[in-house]
Amino acid sequence: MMAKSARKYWLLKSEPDSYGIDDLQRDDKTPWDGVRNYQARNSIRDDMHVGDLALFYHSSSDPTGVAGVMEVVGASRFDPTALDPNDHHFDSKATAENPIWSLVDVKFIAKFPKFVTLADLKGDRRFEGMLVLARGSRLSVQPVTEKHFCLVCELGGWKPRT
DNA sequence: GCCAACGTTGGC
DNA sequence: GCCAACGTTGGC
Repeated sequence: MMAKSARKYWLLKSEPDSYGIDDLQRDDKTPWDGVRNYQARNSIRDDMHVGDLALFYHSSSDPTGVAGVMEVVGASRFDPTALDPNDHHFDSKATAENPIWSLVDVKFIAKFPKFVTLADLKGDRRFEGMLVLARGSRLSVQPVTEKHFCLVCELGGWKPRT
């Protein structure tokens, strides 16, 4: 009998000008495509599993911060946008045999009643050590501890079902 | 393997 | 729009 793997927690960045929490709420489910960084790709491909929860982080917006929560609902698979020459995320090095990049499908869970800004996180010592606060951190797919995940939800005025 | 040049990210 | 930080590329 395989031990059931523990749920993991993540933070996924997107620019709301291109795709934000409202878009996900409208679509209910979306492929999280376009990730073109190897470290982020490895997290998606190797460490994300159905049932994991992720904070939806709005980057390059005013203000930046966490807008809500989504759930991983599909196993990781190759990102087809890498093979599409008309797609903004086309990668000429990707082939059908080796598409290089991966994605997971995510589902809308909640939009926070209160948007949690980056400043909120910076101003709260309980978030010390969180990757998104590290200087120069650009990683668009980050692991988050359960403690930090729950605290962000709390600040957002939303309670995950247990 | 080093490292300069270049491109991108993302907060401000 | 600026620019610091970071990742990738390519010459050597």
